[in-house]
Amino acid sequence: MDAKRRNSGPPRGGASQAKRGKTGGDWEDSPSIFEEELALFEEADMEAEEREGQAGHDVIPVGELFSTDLNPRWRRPQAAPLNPDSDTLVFQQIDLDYYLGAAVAGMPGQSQGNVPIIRMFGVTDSGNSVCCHVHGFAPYFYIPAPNGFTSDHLSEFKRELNSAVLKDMRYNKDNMSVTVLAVDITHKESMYGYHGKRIADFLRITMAIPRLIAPAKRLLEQGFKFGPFPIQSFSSYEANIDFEIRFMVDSDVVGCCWIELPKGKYRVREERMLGETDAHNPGKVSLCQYEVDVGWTQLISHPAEGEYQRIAPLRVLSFDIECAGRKGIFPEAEKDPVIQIASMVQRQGEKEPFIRTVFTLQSCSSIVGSQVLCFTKESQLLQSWAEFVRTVDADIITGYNIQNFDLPYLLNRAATLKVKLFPYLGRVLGIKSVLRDSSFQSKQMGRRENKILNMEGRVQFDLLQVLLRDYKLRSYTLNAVSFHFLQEQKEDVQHSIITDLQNGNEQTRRRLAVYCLKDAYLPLRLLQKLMCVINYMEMARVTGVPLTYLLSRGQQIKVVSQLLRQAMKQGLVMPVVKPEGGEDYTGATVIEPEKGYYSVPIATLDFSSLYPSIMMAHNLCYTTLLQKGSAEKLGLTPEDFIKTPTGDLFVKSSVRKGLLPDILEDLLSARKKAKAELKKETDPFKKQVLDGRQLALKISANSVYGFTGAQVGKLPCLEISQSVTGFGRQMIEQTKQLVESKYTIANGYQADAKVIYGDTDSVMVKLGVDTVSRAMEVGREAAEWVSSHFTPPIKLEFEKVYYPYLLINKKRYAGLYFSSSADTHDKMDCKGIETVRRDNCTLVANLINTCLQTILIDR
DNA sequence: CACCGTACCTAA
DNA sequence: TAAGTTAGGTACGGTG
Ligand SMILES: Nc1ccn([C@H]2C[C@H](O)[C@@H](COP(=O)(O)OP(=O)(O)OP(=O)(O)O)O2)c(=O)n1
Repeated sequence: MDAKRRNSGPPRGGASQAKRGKTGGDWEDSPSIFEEELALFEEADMEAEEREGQAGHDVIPVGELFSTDLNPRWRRPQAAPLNPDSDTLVFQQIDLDYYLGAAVAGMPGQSQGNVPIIRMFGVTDSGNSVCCHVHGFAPYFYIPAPNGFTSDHLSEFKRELNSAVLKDMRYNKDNMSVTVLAVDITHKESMYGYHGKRIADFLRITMAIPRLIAPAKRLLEQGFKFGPFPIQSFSSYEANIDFEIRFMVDSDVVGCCWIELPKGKYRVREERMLGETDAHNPGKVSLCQYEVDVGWTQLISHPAEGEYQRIAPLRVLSFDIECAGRKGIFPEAEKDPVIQIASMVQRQGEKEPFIRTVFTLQSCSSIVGSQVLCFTKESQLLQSWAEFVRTVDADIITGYNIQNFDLPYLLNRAATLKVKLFPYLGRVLGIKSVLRDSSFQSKQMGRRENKILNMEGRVQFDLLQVLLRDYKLRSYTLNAVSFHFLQEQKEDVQHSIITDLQNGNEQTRRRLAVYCLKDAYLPLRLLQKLMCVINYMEMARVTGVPLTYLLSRGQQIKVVSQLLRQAMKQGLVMPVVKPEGGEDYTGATVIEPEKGYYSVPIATLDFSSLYPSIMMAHNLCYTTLLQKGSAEKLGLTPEDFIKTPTGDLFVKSSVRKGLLPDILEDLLSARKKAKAELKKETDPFKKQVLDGRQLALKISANSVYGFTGAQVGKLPCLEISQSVTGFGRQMIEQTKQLVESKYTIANGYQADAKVIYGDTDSVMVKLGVDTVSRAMEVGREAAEWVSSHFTPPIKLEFEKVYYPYLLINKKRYAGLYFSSSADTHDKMDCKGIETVRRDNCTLVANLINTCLQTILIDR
């Protein structure tokens, strides 16, 4: 199944080809290493079998007789009876969405018409699946109350707005009569700008459904008249927040956190027969083992600390399909059959998959360590696999390029063959999985087109998407990636012979099945090795967004989620601003390099987390910004605020502490923890992964700064971003001066120190010392001394010594990197040079690399 | 040949 | 909230 790889490839510029095995001709079956590995699973299974039932390592000619009981391991563990009066239900939530439905009797909120209901999916400690309907939470937004507005005006305002919204609806297909549920007077303050903590009246407008927020906002903006007030235009606040995020912020739920439903506070849904249904007293609508209803204020969300950092035994399903394409033509779902689907299921945290199975079209010889299910009709294969997915009830679905190839292919193929029961892959009964196109564009990641397939309650965790987001690689083929991370290759089968193998005999199809199994196994291995689930969950918890957002959205949503949480604590609300482009602002300084080859140690000093620490040290935030004239108006004395290098004014933390500094503290402390773990870790590969986690948290912290400078973003504030870079420019210049003025012959040092290069937050200093260890000593001392000139938490750190050092140009240099020891270099560090760029062929990279080695190591 | 604008990718 | 930021190198094509 090479089809998908060709489809995906690197976004552009991928130079090297994936390595193919030697020859593709030998169809002889000498057992591969992977087969032996599979066989080992079989042995390990023997013991488990008494507990979990037969693993079922056999060939079953299924024919017409498919049943989800074919393998007792498929089902989740039996769920203990749940008594809501005496049992507390605790689960880890992994996905969250909302739907419109009839209110459930006894639950809070509107009872008439369709109401929004939040749906949380999760897993308990014992591995049972949960679907939790959360009731009574309605969407809302704010506007500033007009002058002279009192509670006497509320009902009139509400009535007028309601009728305006109704009139605005082109077709009111739900026949709604109440669109505005409530209007309340609240005491809030805009987070944009400091205005002397003047709490003002804001109207909180609660709408019946999320979709109505946008029209209500628009109508109020366009000019709205009610009661005795003149027609006026209202600016709105928090009217552009995803409903899921709104709920999570208000109920203090973060992504992947543990949820507790106290006894007596929730209801359990039972299976209902069709016809027994009662709209206000519904039965189960999901495949989850526990399905419950709860009021939104009743659920307890546990912060991810201590025991609540754990991860539930999630079921991770990895799969891969093979299709019989025609020679040289990319498989088309309308024409080319699906001939095999391999699936592996593993519990998060365990080392091996406990389900290993392959569905084949036509007979297939047995494979030790896995179950082979043979079908004679393709439509049956497809339908059975869908049933398999529903039975296994996976929480996380992975594979390689499943999002843009396997899943769409299966869905289209099933549609072609009219397999009616196939496209129900989610956890909610009766919701059909359909394909959608979407495109995602950002400067960070370029333009990315994707297909989207809805699967309520299951998280699609396509490993290719993860790698594209998190790793810059030369090639993203599964083979290249496996080799890179696992030093392992795919089973050697050329895609051109797949059809021939299928048309051969049960031995050749067996060979194909082994290949297919491996392609399902590799993503699972990679997921584990790269600790994707752990890292993504941590990110979801730290930034507060659902797991799925991390693969489908950008950095902004993370900042918004954190901003709203901090703002809510202080009674601040976030304005809606219309995006408008403008001039770019000035960024960082790159010190003009003194190009050349240095055969003396060069010390590198580097501000740690420069921009975040600037924002913390100077209390830069939306809430501390003094807009033009504010300082005078509020009667602030010069001691109350600072003037940044760009001339912008911000109040000091003694007047009010900003939200952004608080957010940054959280992010940096998470990063610090990750760095501490990194330090403790000895396994080099795990070190790399932890470094990746640490880096992701760094980018999240830097994105807080980036967010304020995002002019097409949701709350740009160039005063903040340009002040940050302004401080940065000042600091690198000052650092250079300080170092060069102190370390001089006149001051008793061996030589005059010279800053030969520096970029944004670092200076490379030629100290005039001969040894690495001496450079480290002086470097450390200099860093400490320079730090004392700045406000904490700003800190200059001694980071490394380069010896020797080759400085080619701005942003292009190489050197031997000394940090952990003065005697041996840790690595050869190359920045910006062809060796690290992916728009060169490997020959160039290798050539330059050899040159650099000759120069720097062999001298 | 100088100069400018664009594509691509990287450093920070 | 569709989409973090700017600086800057190299290659290359077009223009005058
Ligand atoms: N993706 C990035 C990387 C950096 N920067 C900005 C903000 C950083 O504070 C500054 C310096 O970048 P570094 O790569 O040196 O990283 P930090 O200083 O943030 O972290 P550390 O040096 O502790 O690793 O550049 C940024 O805006 N976005």
